[in-house]
Amino acid sequence: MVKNTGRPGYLQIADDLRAQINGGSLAPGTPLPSTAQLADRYDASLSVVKMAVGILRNEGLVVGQQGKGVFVRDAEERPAGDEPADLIELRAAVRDLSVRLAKVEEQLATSTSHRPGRSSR
Amino acid sequence: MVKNTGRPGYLQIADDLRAQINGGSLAPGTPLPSTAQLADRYDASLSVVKMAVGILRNEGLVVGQQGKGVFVRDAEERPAGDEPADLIELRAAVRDLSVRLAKVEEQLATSTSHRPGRSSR
DNA sequence: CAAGCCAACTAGGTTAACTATGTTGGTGAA
DNA sequence: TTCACCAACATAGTTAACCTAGTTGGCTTG
Repeated sequence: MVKNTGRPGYLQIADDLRAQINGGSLAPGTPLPSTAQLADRYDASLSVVKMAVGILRNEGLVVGQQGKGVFVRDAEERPAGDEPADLIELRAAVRDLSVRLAKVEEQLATSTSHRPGRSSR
Repeated sequence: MVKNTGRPGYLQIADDLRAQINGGSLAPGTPLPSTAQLADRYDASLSVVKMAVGILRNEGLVVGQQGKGVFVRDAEERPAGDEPADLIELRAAVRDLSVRLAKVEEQLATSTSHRPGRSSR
């Protein structure tokens, strides 16, 4: 894979994954193959795969969940195609901060009355 | 630079540069400081600076010319353009969230010095 | 003087290694 | 059975090191 057409590998991989998502080959809610699997499939290093996934993440097409995987977002909740990248970034930041804040707040709330950590398995 | 607010450094740098561009501090046609200079200014590695510039390049705010530099594009020829009131609101929200999160995180760090679970790492 | 070379810059791409952190499943002890 | 621990795997971020390739300016040489 990653033909030698001048177009950098991380863009080729991002293009391919984007096409699979838009083409329905990778349905919303399903996880992408892991970084290592993608690196193996495209015969690329982990770094370029991470860069490719980072692009899709930046575009809002996928969301990464640490420890679990990278999941394709529903078409409705992902940003419109012509939306400024600015907005995408900001929305991502808000989403990220909200999630983290909720986590920390919950931890704070439970740690005062209960034992923290490992709440759900 | 690159405060420890949880937001990754390459996004902080990208945010800062984007603000400078949108704020007119970096006028269209003018080159950004070189990668090395930015790395020095933000006290970050070359890699994170390259990632930050890569984001702006991806957004179309700047264009890189190999061997010369990275130049701010004219406002007309770059995507997006007019900022809806949405954007201002989002920016304020992000700032607010960042401050609140930093506070809570600090409180967590200082109040739980003996947190049980995962002791050995 | 002019041509060519070369050193010193620049952006860009790639790789490997390390750290941090979250998730999951298995194992073994109480 | 239930709980604590742990190993394996996941994303995410960062750093350092190489390599390619374009640009520029100075210096040497014809």
